[in-house]
Amino acid sequence: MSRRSGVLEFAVLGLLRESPMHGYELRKRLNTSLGVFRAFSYGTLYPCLKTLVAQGWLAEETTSDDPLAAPLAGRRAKIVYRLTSAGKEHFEDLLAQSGPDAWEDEQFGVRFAFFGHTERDVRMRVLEGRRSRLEERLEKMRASLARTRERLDDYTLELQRHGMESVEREVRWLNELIETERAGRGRAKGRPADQGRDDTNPTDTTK
Amino acid sequence: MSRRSGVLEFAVLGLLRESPMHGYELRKRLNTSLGVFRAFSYGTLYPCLKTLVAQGWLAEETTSDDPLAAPLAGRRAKIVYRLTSAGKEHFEDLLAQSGPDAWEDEQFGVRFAFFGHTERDVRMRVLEGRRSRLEERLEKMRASLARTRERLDDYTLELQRHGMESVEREVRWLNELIETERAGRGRAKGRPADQGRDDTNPTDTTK
DNA sequence: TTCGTCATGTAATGGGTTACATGATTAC
DNA sequence: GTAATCATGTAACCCATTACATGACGAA
Repeated sequence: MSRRSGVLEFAVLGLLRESPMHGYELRKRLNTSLGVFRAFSYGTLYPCLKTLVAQGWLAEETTSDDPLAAPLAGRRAKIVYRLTSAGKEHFEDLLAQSGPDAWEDEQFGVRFAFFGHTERDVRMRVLEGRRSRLEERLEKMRASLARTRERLDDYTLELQRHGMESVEREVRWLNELIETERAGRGRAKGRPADQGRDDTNPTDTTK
Repeated sequence: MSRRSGVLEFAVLGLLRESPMHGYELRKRLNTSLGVFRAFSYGTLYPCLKTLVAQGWLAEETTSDDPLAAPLAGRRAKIVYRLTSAGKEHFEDLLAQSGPDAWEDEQFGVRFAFFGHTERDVRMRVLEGRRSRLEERLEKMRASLARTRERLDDYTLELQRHGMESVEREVRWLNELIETERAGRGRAKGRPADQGRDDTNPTDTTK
């Protein structure tokens, strides 16, 4: 009932926004389409889909609903999940959030992956929030390094250095992105700012 | 009984190797001393310490054991944990492992942090294993990118690109480290290559 | 016909956090 | 004396994985 998995829920909703899919395919897309994204196991994915259906955000469609498919009774159906209009609405709500959660490591990646469907000002807030989050982290690392430097051996030091450099690198990346956004060259799916909520889905579902 | 948390256990053992500590202090060191290391909550740490004691790898010492401290009965004691000789032995065993687990994201960081106590050939295997793990990952990313490139919007593409670049960067880092090790300039705690397993420990344990 | 991959699910378990409860010690 | 921080612990819960069980479908 309270299976509220955050990232997974968000990612599923977002992927199904593009076109209906069944669970198995969904899982593959979680690895690939979405940046460097973790692979959830089926033990996580399927129960999650069930609760999303229960919430009214997804609708199941078994292949037997398809008039072209052989009407075999008792045959285990392949279940295609489709985003309902309530689900679409819910996804837009999630998409509009730009608060602290959205700058955490896990959330941020998924959020970014769906920037193509996100309003420009929200994108900016998420990007800037993420950056300040990383800068805080950097501050803490620097402070703790200053305190403990002489007590640490070379390997620990090297690890620390490399870690900080990674974070610094991400900050620079964010700076560039923010710059691009500010210059108005945000790249949202071909068309610049307009994102019509088309209910006619373009991809072939029945195949 | 089966509270076998892997990383945490390893990190605790390693930190206590240097000097005895109590839980609270231990937790702080997990954030700082060990590279960019995650902070475990007390709800994880304290139970873990208990099981390590039960295993015979740690020994508890309450401050009331200290003859200088006031002998107040019933007073909640500050518990200092000390690595037993069995614990030290167990840690050496863990340290000697260089199998697949050691090249996973989580494990690798801690392993590296304790390279100062690790044999050179083990260091090499861990470093090389990690590198090949990352190269596999890179291969997969490249393949999936090649398959799906045209279907992805600019943001997703950018995320993917940045992710791959991060991994590539870590590979280059590993290359340098491996080079250094191969050149014999492994930097284990001051002295270059020699690391006799001295049982006379140099850090003051009794303090 | 057998093997690999597609496809869906569940029960047990694991590893961790949160929130809570308690109390000592230090700085102001 | 009171607030912050040091210090230790527990119970309830959460999120996800593992191992298992089932079965369809296509290719060799």
